[in-house]
Amino acid sequence: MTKTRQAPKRERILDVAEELFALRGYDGVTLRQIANNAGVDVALASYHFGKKLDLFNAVFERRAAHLNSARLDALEACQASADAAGPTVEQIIEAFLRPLELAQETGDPGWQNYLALIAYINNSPYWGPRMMSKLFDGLVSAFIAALRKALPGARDEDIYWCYHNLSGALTLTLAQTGRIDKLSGGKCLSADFEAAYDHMIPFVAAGFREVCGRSGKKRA
Amino acid sequence: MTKTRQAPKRERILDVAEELFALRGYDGVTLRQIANNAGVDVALASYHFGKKLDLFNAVFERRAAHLNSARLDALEACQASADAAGPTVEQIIEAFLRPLELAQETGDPGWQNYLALIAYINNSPYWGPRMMSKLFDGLVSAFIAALRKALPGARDEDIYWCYHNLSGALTLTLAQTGRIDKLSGGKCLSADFEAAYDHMIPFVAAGFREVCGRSGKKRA
DNA sequence: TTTATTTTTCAACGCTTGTTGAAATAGAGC
DNA sequence: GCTCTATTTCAACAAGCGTTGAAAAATAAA
Repeated sequence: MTKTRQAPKRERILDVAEELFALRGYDGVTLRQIANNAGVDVALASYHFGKKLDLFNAVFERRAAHLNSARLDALEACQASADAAGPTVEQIIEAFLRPLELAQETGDPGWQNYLALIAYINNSPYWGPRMMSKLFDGLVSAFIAALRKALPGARDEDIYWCYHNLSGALTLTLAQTGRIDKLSGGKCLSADFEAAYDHMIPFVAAGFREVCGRSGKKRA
Repeated sequence: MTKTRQAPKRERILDVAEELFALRGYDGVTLRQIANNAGVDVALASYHFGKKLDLFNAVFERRAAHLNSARLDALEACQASADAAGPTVEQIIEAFLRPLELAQETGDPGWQNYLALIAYINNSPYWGPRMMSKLFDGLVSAFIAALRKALPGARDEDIYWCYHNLSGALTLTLAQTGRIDKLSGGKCLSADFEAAYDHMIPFVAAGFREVCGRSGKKRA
């Protein structure tokens, strides 16, 4: 089974699908729009991926493993460099968010579209339940466990609500709607992930500590 | 021009459109689906509202004024009952969020669908820019001004990023994806707006104070 | 009841959709 | 060169789309 031959247009289809699905959603994009923007015949998408829904899933699967291992690596790294009490809340949130920035810094604009697409499904009552668990449940469980250790005595219920707030703030950031640009008169930019996380990390860490009890206080 | 005659099916179309658009998005719903679920002929939607996009806009306009004045009233009420220094961050956030809960408590499930629909457009790079400003810019400006006064010395940039985090947490709550239900094993429920705001208010207020400086400290 | 107006349905239009089978093209191994 | 397989295009399909004009039904006014 020779694997040498590769299909360059196959990747172009994935790139364009990623971009358009992120902007308009699954139903807002036609296979012909994808094919035209990729400079390819309509039938080629069906040849490579099957049904439209299979193409949608293929877009997610292309980068999922890479993204998840980058974030898990960051968590393990901050756990390895911590003392016996484990990493602080800030350090855990940092490990949760910063790899997303690195993905953008590769210069591949596809990563930005991919993250916007994840924001789309996470906020969707239709797609969320059938896609988020499959993609991220393992990752989220690992971070929740770390947070639980960093916040001794906290009630599980409180931790999950706080994680929900974190997930929402992150989701709106990834969606890149440009709303904060207009509201702030250009002082803040949706595309500036670094600034977003610089503000989100202390914001979220303070929220966790406030809601989950003072026991998880900031350490030096 | 007699206005006495009313069209009962017109409201049913709006109700069903609200529900289906919130679940599947603008492009994920057909006029025939809306008509069938409303027990009505397809052409009736065009008769009452014109194009599909006009129906979409009509759904938003039906409840927009009611919602905005409820939230503005809450802001003015907490400002009226405050001392010269103005309301605290908690009180402002409370005025921003609690009216959304009241809307749900009317028992009209349409409000829940409406709020989920707002979450959909706020998170959408396509719909957000062309709809959110028109609906909520005035309201948001009033709350930002109140927060600025409650956080003296804070940089505008920081306030906007904090508001962005609040907006994201709220948006994911309104979207009602049910993800927190599954993650928490049933300990937390997406439909429980009261619990969501009970956790969101102290979480967000602590975040604002952490990021926007200690000057806006909690007051008795 | 008759008339006038609004509401609702019926029937159909031109167009786009996702999908498919067959034909054409291209590249690797011989 | 030829052969085989993977890739890509071509052409067309049945189904569903938003939209519309005219007919029918319902309601209000007279």
